[in-house]
Amino acid sequence: MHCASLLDGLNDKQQQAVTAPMSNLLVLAGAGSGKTRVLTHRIAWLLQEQQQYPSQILAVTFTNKAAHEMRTRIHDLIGAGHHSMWVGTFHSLAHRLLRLHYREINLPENFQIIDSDDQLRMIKRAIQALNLDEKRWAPKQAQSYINNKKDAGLYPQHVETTYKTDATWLSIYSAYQESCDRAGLIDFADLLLKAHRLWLDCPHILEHYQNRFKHILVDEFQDTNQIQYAWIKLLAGHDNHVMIVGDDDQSIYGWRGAQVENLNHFLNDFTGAQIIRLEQNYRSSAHILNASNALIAHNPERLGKQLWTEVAEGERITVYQSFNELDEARFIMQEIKTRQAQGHALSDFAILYRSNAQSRVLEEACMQHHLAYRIYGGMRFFDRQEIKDAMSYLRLIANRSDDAAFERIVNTPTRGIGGRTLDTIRAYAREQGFTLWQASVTLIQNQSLAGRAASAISQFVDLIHELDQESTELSLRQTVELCTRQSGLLAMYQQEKGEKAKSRVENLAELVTAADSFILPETEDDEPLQELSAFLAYAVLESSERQADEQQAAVQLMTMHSAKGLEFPIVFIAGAEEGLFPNQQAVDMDQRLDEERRLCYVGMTRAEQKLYFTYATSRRIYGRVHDSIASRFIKEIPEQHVTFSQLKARVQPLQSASRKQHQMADEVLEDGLKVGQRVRHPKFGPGVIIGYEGTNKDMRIHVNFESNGSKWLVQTYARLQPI
DNA sequence: GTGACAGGAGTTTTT
DNA sequence: CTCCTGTCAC
Repeated sequence: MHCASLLDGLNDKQQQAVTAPMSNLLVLAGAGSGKTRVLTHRIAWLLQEQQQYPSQILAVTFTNKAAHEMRTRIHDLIGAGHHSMWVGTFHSLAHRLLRLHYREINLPENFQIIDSDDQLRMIKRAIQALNLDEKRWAPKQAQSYINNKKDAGLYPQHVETTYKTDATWLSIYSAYQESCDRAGLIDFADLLLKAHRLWLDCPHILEHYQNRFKHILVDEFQDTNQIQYAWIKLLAGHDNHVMIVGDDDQSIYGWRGAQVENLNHFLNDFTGAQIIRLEQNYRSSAHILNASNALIAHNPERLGKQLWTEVAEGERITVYQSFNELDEARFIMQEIKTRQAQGHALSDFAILYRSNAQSRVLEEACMQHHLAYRIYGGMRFFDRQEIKDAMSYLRLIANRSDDAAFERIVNTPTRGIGGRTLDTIRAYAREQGFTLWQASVTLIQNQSLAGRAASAISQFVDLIHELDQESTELSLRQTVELCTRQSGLLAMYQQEKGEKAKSRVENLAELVTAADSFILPETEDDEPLQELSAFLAYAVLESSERQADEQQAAVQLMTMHSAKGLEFPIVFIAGAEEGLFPNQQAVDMDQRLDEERRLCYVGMTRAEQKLYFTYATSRRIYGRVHDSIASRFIKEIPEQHVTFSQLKARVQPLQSASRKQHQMADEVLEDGLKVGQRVRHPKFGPGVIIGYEGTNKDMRIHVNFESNGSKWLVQTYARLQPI
């Protein structure tokens, strides 16, 4: 074939996917099977071999990281000259559409996007405005009600209610939506919904894009929700070509609206849709891969896929039963140190867990053992309080109607605007259908406020005016500096004492740097964004410098959800216990158990060379001690791939003979002593055995004493009595 | 307007 | 158990 260079290094199935006829295609891509490669090569193939134009291509991802990576790799393949191609996340593409067509959908030109935090605040206000009890009508619950409806494509007027309670939720939804509309604010779900509405309501616009985007490519299709599916389907029309890439076995976001069924829907709804399976795995050793295959085979209703590898068998999976979460952490540290001594870099290790609460003990263990670590999934930069404060000043400059921003900073730093004054403003705004800004200005003009309140509000209004006027002459960086200084925000945090305040001041300085290095993205759009608006959108939509990428010289700690898409030489899956993983609430809702298993599959398939499962028979959660047994997922892995162990020193001797490996858990040390056993020491009093090392005469026992802390004792001299 | 204190929530997360 | 929010008294 003359396009050899493009197909070089691709396996048969990958080549088949890349060069498939221009039609609808589902690429069922297993973990580590090179799906991004296939996607980018397909695009290159369309451009180079099929003479398609970049402008005819739309590529959609879920995360900015994935979108960015795709752009980079396309660039590497075909060089520059593809900026007319649309590559982005569902949300950023929707945003782009709304920027271009705000008139048709009755949006103000300066509309802004709000994040879930702002959304929740707005919902709270709406509930208060309706005089509803916040305990009965919890804002969080309202938020998921609203987002569920939006994900299903429904605005308040489209929702049909059958029950009284539904009617109240709906009224909250309506009130919230009105306040958003009035303020020119759009939440995440609404970006998609409005982009969808735009096409439904304006057929000529839809037609334009249908004519343009002959080739639509969607990554991680198992994560699409209803509205995203509908959006793609509309755009595809009758004769555009849609290539979707996904893996039903890695669908782990059902709880936030993702519908795995969309993979099946695709096969039914898109004419002539074929499936190509990418089943060769380039990541994991055979033990890990076969174990993963066996685990996921327990799920019913799969599209079906059997990964295989040419990589050697490798080490078995180690399952470690620990006495408690401290012992678990200790074991992991010990293993890391041993393997580190054998030449592994710290960044080779990842510790994965089900819930963030587990990270603490592991973090403390890392500190104790002087191992550098990095925890993923903390607060993002643009989510920080001080940053959101500063950004709110920018938001009000860009859009006076932004009630969320107004609420946030009208009295931050404090300028004598108390709850009473604000209530007056809110009530007046509600009465008149005004935004808070309009209400404030009108109330001042009418002189309807008490003297002190009036002057405080005027001061605020003037401040925003000043900032707006002065900033017209300034760069983005200077505008940010001006806002933080002139508003008194910087001074406020400088005055505060403590580490927290110090880092807040640093973060504000960091924000200035972020503004300085912000580059207005180049597009072919005829209505380019203003720099400030673009920066605001960037902050809320694209600031996810959070996903693990730059491999620091540190152990990586993260949830299994955040580990999706990543790979590590050595992986620990901690807390593999019934109730924790699979999570109890997931077990209770039957359909969710499959998703837990997929999550386990995702976790396992992150590992290249070595995989560990650890579980604790006793774990302290929220101050309560829970006893638990090994996760069913461990039992679903065939024994030939597993080595069971309690403590490293005992692994070898116990593997021998015909002994059933599962019985390791209650292995007796000597004299009726075993891990977990309560014992009494003549000097240290009562305690519990949490571990041991060595054998026979050399055996040392680790005991956690109730009043004397934990100690290592030589078995021969310890004179421990079981109690 | 601040600080102290009680009360409640506490899978998973991106945009 | 811990963190965050909301309320109350000064």
